[in-house]
Amino acid sequence: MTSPHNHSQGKTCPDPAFAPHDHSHCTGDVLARAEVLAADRGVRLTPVRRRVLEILLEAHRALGAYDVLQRLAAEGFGNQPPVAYRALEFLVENGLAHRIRRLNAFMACMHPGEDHSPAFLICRVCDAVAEAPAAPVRVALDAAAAGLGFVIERSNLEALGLCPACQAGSA
Amino acid sequence: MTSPHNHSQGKTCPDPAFAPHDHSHCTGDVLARAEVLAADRGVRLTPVRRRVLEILLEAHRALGAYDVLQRLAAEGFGNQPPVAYRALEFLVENGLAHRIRRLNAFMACMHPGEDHSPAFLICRVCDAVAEAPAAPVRVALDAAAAGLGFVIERSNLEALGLCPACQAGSA
DNA sequence: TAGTGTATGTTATATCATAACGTGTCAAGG
DNA sequence: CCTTGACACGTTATGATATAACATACACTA
Repeated sequence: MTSPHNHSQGKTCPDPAFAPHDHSHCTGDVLARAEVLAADRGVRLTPVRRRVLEILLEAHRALGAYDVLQRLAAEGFGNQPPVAYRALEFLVENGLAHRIRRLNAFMACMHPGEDHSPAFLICRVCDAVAEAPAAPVRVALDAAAAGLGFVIERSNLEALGLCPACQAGSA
Repeated sequence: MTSPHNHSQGKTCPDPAFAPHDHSHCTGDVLARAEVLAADRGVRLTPVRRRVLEILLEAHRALGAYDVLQRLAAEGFGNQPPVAYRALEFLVENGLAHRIRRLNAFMACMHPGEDHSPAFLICRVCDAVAEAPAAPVRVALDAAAAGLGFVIERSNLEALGLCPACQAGSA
């Protein structure tokens, strides 16, 4: 996970995790885990759904539903919004992707299966999105909710700011 | 129709904060503090902006931009979307209202001026929204971000679940 | 009063999302 | 085998949310 972010050449690409890593490895890894997860849960990772997940993984950043749709259409899948939205909804429901509401966009989950309710760090300059470990955040949030008698089922934790790279650039 | 939401008789209303309180009092109080805040910041709480804030306070729940627009139009203000969006943006920028992205809606801030970056607890049954104190949440989130070298400027913390009243109803 | 900055109003359009219905696929049970 | 039912996918149509761009009005001040 901490090996260089290597896309077959030594070239680096904008990295949503703000930390170099082997992208091709994590992509394949995630796909494999997605297959297993789907089987475990008794749901079907159909061609469209799988392809959407691949698209998100390849993009390695948050994509709008229509961005995804365009790519699907170019490959012979349906070219109407519900095609993309349904696949994306499936992925989100099954923990394989996340919806970033601030961006009206979706991105692949980098840690499927691990019970995590991540926080998202969104760079306002480059739009990169990182999944930050948020277990302590969840604990604090649950406590705050409990104080009001509220029971949390799902949450969206999104923060806007500057990623390390863009902090340097904006000095 | 836009009659003051008068709870001066001790009557309770569906309360987004999940805790009974004197609504007329907090509404007036918030408006007064908004005036002061605007003056302090050197920004203008114009009629439209003030009226939008009142509308949000009276509704006492999250309203969509078009809901707000409808009420504005009915009172002789402009009836085109930018009128509502601009006023709402102003209120959000100046800490007088919050945007609830999960609901594509806005609600008045109940604690303007106090430096708070609240978490929102959204009931999936009745759509009530509570502002939960989130200082510890912020601390945890800042720590998580710091670990990735990310600097948080703003954040949206939204949780979906069941409010106390709806927990009872769904048993 | 003319000039400047800001706010508002208006037109038009962009962007995001879903309802509703028809068709295809496939596996389980008759 | 062949029906049936569940599910996924494709398509049409529309709904809901949001902003760009420009015109007008207002408030201040020099």
